[in-house]
Amino acid sequence: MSTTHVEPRTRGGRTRDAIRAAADECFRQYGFDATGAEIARRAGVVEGTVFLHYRSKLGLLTAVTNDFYDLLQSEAERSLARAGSVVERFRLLVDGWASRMETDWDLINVFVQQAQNTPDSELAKTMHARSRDYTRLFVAVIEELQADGHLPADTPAALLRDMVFGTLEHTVRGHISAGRSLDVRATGQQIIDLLLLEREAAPAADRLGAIESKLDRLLSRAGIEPD
Amino acid sequence: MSTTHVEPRTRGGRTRDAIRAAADECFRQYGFDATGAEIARRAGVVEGTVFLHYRSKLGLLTAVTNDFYDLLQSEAERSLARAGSVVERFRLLVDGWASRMETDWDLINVFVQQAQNTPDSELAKTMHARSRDYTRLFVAVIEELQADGHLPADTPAALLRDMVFGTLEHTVRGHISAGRSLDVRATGQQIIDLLLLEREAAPAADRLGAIESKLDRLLSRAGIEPD
Amino acid sequence: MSTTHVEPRTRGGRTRDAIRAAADECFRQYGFDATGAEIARRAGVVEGTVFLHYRSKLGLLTAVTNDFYDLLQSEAERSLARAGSVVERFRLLVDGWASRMETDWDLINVFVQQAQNTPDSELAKTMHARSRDYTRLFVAVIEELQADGHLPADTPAALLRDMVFGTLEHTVRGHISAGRSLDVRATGQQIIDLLLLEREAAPAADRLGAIESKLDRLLSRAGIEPD
Amino acid sequence: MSTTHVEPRTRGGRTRDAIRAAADECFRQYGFDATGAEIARRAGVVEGTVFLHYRSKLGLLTAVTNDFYDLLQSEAERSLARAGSVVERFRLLVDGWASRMETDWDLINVFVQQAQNTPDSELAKTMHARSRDYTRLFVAVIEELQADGHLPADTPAALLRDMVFGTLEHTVRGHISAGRSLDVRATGQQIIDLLLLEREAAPAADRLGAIESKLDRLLSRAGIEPD
DNA sequence: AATGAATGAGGGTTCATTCAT
DNA sequence: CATGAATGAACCCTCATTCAT
Repeated sequence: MSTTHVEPRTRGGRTRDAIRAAADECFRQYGFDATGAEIARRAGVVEGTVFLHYRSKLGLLTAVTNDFYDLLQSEAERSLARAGSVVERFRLLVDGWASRMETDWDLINVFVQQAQNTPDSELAKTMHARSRDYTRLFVAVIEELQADGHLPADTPAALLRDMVFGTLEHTVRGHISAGRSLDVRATGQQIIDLLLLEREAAPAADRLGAIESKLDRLLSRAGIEPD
Repeated sequence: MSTTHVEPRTRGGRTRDAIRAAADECFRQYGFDATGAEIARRAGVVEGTVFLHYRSKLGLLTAVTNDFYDLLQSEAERSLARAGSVVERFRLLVDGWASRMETDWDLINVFVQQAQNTPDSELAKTMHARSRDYTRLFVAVIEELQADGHLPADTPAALLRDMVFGTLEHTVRGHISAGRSLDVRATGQQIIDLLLLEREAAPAADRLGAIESKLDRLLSRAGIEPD
Repeated sequence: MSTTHVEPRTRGGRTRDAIRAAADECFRQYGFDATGAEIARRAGVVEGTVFLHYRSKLGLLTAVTNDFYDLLQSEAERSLARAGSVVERFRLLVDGWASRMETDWDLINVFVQQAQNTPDSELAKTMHARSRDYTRLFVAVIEELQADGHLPADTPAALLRDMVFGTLEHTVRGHISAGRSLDVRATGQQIIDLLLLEREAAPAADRLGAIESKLDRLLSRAGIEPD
Repeated sequence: MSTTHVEPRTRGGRTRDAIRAAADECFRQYGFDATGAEIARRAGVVEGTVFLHYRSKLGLLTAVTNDFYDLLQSEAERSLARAGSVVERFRLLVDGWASRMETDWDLINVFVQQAQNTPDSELAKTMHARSRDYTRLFVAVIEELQADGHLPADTPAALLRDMVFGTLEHTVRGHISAGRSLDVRATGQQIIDLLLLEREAAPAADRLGAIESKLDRLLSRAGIEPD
């Protein structure tokens, strides 16, 4: 559970926490529908109490979604703060998201779906804003990478960002619907490998290495110091 | 509207067509929660008649989904049949899907979501099977492209396929949720451009540079003017 | 299957037979409800055809019920025609009914229940009339038995009849609802044994015999010729 | 109305009572097909409220059935507690059931029928269990009567019990379907009279007749006018 | 005589939300 | 702040029956 927005002092605060925690659990397990009384039950309150604290079921999901993004954002910022090359920061960022997908895929699906179904809702607005804040971190790093020649500069950064998120999502969905399991984090790194311009060098490396060593021997034979 | 399975002769066939067409419309507009009454109204029949021809609402969606895939598949196969280079065939394939996304995004979302929510349903099975058949066309072309050196051979073809589909989906979703419009087909081609190896030429510069300098020294030792 | 009213000549007659036969089967298996299209299917016709020949589902059940009583009545009359003492005829009659219960319990329940639920229906009238005709055979024999001293003359014959039918029914229902099997015919004979006065006479007989012999002695002592 | 399980304190308890009372009424009038709307109307609540308190219509009938058996059982036990001979207790027991048949025949039919139609339902189990508890009281008394020589000891007590219940049921059903009224309680006592061995004294009319005539002769010989 | 199709009137049930206490 | 109860609008679906051909 990724609840972050803890408000411990007041009685109401504690109840709200419990409700959000319960809702988080239920949404993951049963989706947005077919949840009803179960949330209240797990929170140890009565159904009416839920609506005392959250205007509607959708409002409750919005709160849960905010909790999720709180955690996600703080994790990402912490990753970026850690010293490291641009490439390393990119890798950490993607790995953070891949980890969240592994843990929170079910929840993510719930609010993404629900936001799609109610495009004018508070939820949709919230999700859009939080998502933008989050992906901005990616875009910034991507732009750095483009400047450094690690990523193609002539492609919109937004597209590169979409490649990361989109490919991960699609791959996960495919594996789940086929009933297969998947190492999401590894896939994330694979995608990066594929995108980074360096990678294309790699395959030729052995060949070039072999050639170079032969030349070295040729040079030394000729009495010339290699390098 | 993408209804394909037209059965015009019999009265029942015509009614079924009308119902499927109406359902297609409604599902796009209201999602799966589209009321049975509305579907019937648009089809010009009574609500009971809908269930006379389709066992359940989910069954009706399954039929509509099949219609969609019928059209999609036939379009794709026609594209492939048209003579052209592998790369051209790849571009046509992706363009076909991008076009469908432009037209049928709402419908696609409905059956994808519903299949996720009922993983053991006939719909989920149908969708899975049809989807596999369709994406197989992509995988086959991708493998050709890998063999020809247009796409990296050391990356699983499935991952490359996921990059195409996933990136497109994510891009579209992002634009829609932001209320912006998007040229999906152009995006599709952009993705291809990004993936094709031709553009990657530059990279192994360092290594080749080293080799070149060694050769230069070798040449100069041989009394030959380098360059 | 106990269909009796066979009308073989015409095409319609044959269809009607098939429908009645199918209905008989279905009513036994599924009860009056939850039958719908199955009857038509088994009769090899279309649902509409059923209503071409029988005004309503209830009318169809009425026809099936009449078939049942046709057979029942003719069997009973044949039993009575067979020479034999009153007691033997009574036993045969009861045994006939017990046999029918063994074979047709499910069907009997259907039309009895349905007649109860629609007391003014054609079915209820039919069932009442046919049942009266049938049980009259029993009443007649019972009255004979009463006249002959085999059954108590001061009890209404109708009550004795009800004891036979009611006890059998209740016993069968009890065994079925408890999931136990039962030899209905044996139970029928047991009931008769219980009712027939002969069995009760025995105990008192000795006592009376003793008294009479004492009086005889008294009379003879008094010089009076006994009898 | 035979509702017994009154729970008056809480608001919910009162509502549940009202619903059960309304259901009881409706089931009697219209059978199990009584519409949920009507039940709610009579209970003074909205249709949804019914399902808030009882999971399903069948569950509601089960509750009503339990009410019925509660009353029935307590009445019977109270009867047995009243001092009296075995025969008197037997008569009271049968009279109690006969009274219930007079009052609750319609209701009894509803749950018996419904239990037959859904043999695996909670209702069927409930009814079976409660019925067994109730009839056990009869069997116990019957066995006492057998031990005391009031009932034939060589007949299974269960069969004697079935004779009481079955005959009553069949007699009532017959009278109702014929549109005639019936004094059920009197019939109950008549059945007892028929079964009790004492009554069997009468029949030996011939024998007693013979004795009487002999006594007459004896008397006349003694110079006394017979009668 | 028979078919295939359509009808239409409910029927039971769910569930987010509100209200009185 | 919390409860327990009640709401009411809808929704999916069934099935005996009728109609046009």
